[in-house]
Amino acid sequence: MGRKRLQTSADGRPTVHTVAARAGVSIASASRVLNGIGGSAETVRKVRAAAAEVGYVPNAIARSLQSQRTGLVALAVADIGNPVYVAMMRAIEAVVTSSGRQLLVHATGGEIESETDLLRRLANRYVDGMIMSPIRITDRHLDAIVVSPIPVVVVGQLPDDAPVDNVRTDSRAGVALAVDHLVAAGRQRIGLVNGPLDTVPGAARDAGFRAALASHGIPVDERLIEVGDFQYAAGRDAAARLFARAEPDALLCANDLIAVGALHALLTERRRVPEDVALVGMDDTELAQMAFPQLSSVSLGSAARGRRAAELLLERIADPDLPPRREHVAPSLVVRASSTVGRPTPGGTPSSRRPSSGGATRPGGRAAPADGTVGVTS
Amino acid sequence: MGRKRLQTSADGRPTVHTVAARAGVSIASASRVLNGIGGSAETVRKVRAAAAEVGYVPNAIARSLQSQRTGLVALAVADIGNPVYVAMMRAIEAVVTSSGRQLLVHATGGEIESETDLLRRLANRYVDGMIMSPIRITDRHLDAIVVSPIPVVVVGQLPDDAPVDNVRTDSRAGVALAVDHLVAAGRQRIGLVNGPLDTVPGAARDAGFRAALASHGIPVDERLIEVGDFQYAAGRDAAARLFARAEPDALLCANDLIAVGALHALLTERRRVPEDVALVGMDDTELAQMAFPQLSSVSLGSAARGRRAAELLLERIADPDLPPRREHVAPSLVVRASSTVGRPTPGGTPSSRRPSSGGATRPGGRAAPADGTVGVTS
DNA sequence: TTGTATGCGTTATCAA
DNA sequence: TTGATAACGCATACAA
Repeated sequence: MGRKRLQTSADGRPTVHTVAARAGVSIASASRVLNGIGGSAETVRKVRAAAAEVGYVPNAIARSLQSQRTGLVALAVADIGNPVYVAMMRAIEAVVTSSGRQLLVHATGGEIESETDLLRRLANRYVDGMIMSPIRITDRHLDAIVVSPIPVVVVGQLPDDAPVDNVRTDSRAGVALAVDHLVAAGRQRIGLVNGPLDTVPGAARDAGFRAALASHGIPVDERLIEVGDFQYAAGRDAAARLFARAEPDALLCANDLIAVGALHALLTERRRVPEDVALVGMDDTELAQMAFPQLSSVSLGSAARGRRAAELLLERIADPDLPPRREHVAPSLVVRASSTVGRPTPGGTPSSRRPSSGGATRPGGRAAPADGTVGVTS
Repeated sequence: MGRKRLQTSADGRPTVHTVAARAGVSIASASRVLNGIGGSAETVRKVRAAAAEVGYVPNAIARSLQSQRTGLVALAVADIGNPVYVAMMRAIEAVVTSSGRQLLVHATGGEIESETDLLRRLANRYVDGMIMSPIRITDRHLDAIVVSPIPVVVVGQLPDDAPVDNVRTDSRAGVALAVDHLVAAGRQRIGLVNGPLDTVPGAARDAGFRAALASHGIPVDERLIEVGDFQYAAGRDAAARLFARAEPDALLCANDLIAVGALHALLTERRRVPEDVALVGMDDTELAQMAFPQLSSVSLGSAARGRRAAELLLERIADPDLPPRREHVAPSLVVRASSTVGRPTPGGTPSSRRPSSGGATRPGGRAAPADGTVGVTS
C-alpha cells in the first residue's frame, strides 16, 4: 500500500505527507508544527526545513472541509459601476476585515438568474456568509435565501414576513425630504427622473414622489415624470426628453448617476443650475461632490446600511439561531450648490425648514473621505 | 462504527448520507443520482424525493476537495472606486463567465500586506486562478506569485525577467499621445497633475511627460508639475496648487479621477475649459464622458487588457505548463470637448496629426456602453 | 444498476 | 511529545 508515488498532491504539489516524509516524522507531527502547536525543538526544526525546501503551501479547501469555515464573506451587488455600492462596500469591508475575514464582491448585473446562481454556488460553503442588495426581489430570491446553508443578509426592502435579516432605509421619506426642500425654495414645477418601476427602489421613488407632491397640494403632472434606468446615459436622455415636452423649475433624480446625466443634459442646453432648474440627486455618492455645481442629494445611508448589514451577518455567523432581524437607517438630505441659488460655491447651505415627513436635513460639504484607499490606473 | 447519530453534517445539515439513508440506498447511488448519472427510475425517484424532503444542498468545499477546482476566479484591484477598474472588471467577467466560472473581486486598498495576504489565502485553492493589478510591484509580490499554487496573471508593468503572465500597456507612449495633441493645438505651457511617483503608473507618467516635452523641444518647468494621489480630491487640490503658482494653458492629468478634480478646480476659479485651459485625462473611463465638458482622455485599453488577461488565465488553468507570456495593448487618444476649442459639444473631433511615438488617435464619442448592467440604489 | 471501499488534504482524537 | 487513525462530505474505481 503506501500512498501514490511520493505523497504528493494530484497535480504534483507538496502536501503534509510530503513534508512529513521529508522530515522523517508523522503527518500528525508535521501538521502540528505547521499550525504552531506542540513539537520538540528538533521536530519543529526538521518540519520547518522540509516545508521550506519543498515549498509547502497548505490547501485551504481541505482545511475548510475540516473546520467548516473559509473566513470569506461575499457581497453581491447589481452594478459595481454605481458609486453607491462602492460606499457600501467600503463600509462592509471595514467591518468584515476587522473580524479577521476577507470580503469578496460579485457583480450580478441585476439578473435574477445570476443572483440566485451565485447563492447556489457561493453559499454552498465557499463563503461563510453573504450580503446581497438585489434591485428586484422575487420569490426565487427568497426561496434561495431561505434554503441557503449559510447566513444571508439583505440590504433593501423585503416582504414583511420574510424570515431574513434585513437592513433597509425609507426612500419614500427620502424623496419627501427632497421635495420639501425644493418647495421651500419656491419651486413648483418639480420633475422626476426615475429608474424602472418594476424595481424596488424605482417603485418606492415613484410612490414617494406622488405622495410628497400631494402633501404640498401640488397636482402631479405626468409630463414631468420620466423613466429610464439607473444609469448615467439613461438619465441624460430621459432628462432631455423631459425638457423637450415640459418646463420644470426643479428636477429630482432617482440616483446620482441619473442626476449627473441630467446635469449634462441641462448644461448642454445652456440652462443654468440651479438658477433655471434646481437639481437634486439621491444616494449622496462621491459623484454628487464631483459634479459641478456640486449636487444636493438625498443620503440613504448606504455606508451605514452596509456597516450594519455586516455587523448583523457576523452576529449571525456567530449564532445562527438568532431570530430574523430588521433594521432601519433614516434618510437625510445633503444640500449643496445645485439646489440653492444663494450659494453656488462648494459647501452647500443647510435647509432650515423641518421636513414634514421626518428624517434629518444635513449641511453639505462633508469632510473628504478619510479612508486610506488608493485610486489608480495602469 | 456507524456514523455520528443521524448521518447529518456537523451543524445539523443534511449530507449525502442523510439523503441515502432516507432513500434507502447507498451513498454512491445517492451521489450518482444527485449528479445526474445513472440510477434506475425507482432509485432516482427515491433519491430526488429524499433530497427534496431534507432540503439537501451539496457542500461545495467537499466537492472541490475531490475535483481540485472551485470554478471561481478572483480579481484583485487597489480601488473599486476608480472607474478604470470597473471597465476592466466587466471585460474580465465576460470572459470568465462565458467559461462557466464566476468572478469574485477583492479590493486591496493598494496595500502590499493586503495583496500578498490575499494571494496567500485565496490562492490556496479557494479560487482556480487570479488576476491582479497592483499599483506597486514589490519583490514580496513576485515571491508570493511565484510560490502560488494557482495561476496568477498580472495586469501592469513587471520586471522583464519575472516568470509571470502579464498584460501591459505603454503609458509613456500614452502620455506622448496627449502631449503631441496639446502641442498640435498650440498649447505650450502644459502642466501635469500626477499620482505618487513611487507607484508604477506614477513613475511612467512622469518619465513619459518629460520625454514628450523634450521631443517637442519644450523645457520642463517644474512649477507646472504637481503630485497628489490618484483620487478626485487630490486632483482638485493639486490642480488648485498648480494654478496658484503657474499659468498653464493645458493640463494633463494622470487619470480621469484627477482630471475631474482639476476640472472642478478650474470651473471654481471661473476658467474656461478648453478656451483658457485645455484638459486631458487618462484611462478614458465613463467619468470622461460624464464630465462637462466631456474630457479628452488617453485610453490605456483597460477593457482590452482585462479581456486579454482573463484569456491568458483561462489558458493557463487549462495548461499550467505554458511558458510565461507577456502581451501589450497599445494606448490611444480619445479627443473630446475639453481639449478642442472648435467643438465644445459632445462628440469630440479626431486629431489629424500622427503622434510621434506610435499608437493611434481615435475619434471621441464612443457608443454608449452596450452591456446590460444595471445601476441602482437601495 | 448497485454497493463497498478508497481517496481528496487537512485537522483532531487518543493511545502509546 | 509522538504517531496511527478517524473524521470532514463528496465522488468514483471496482466488484458484485
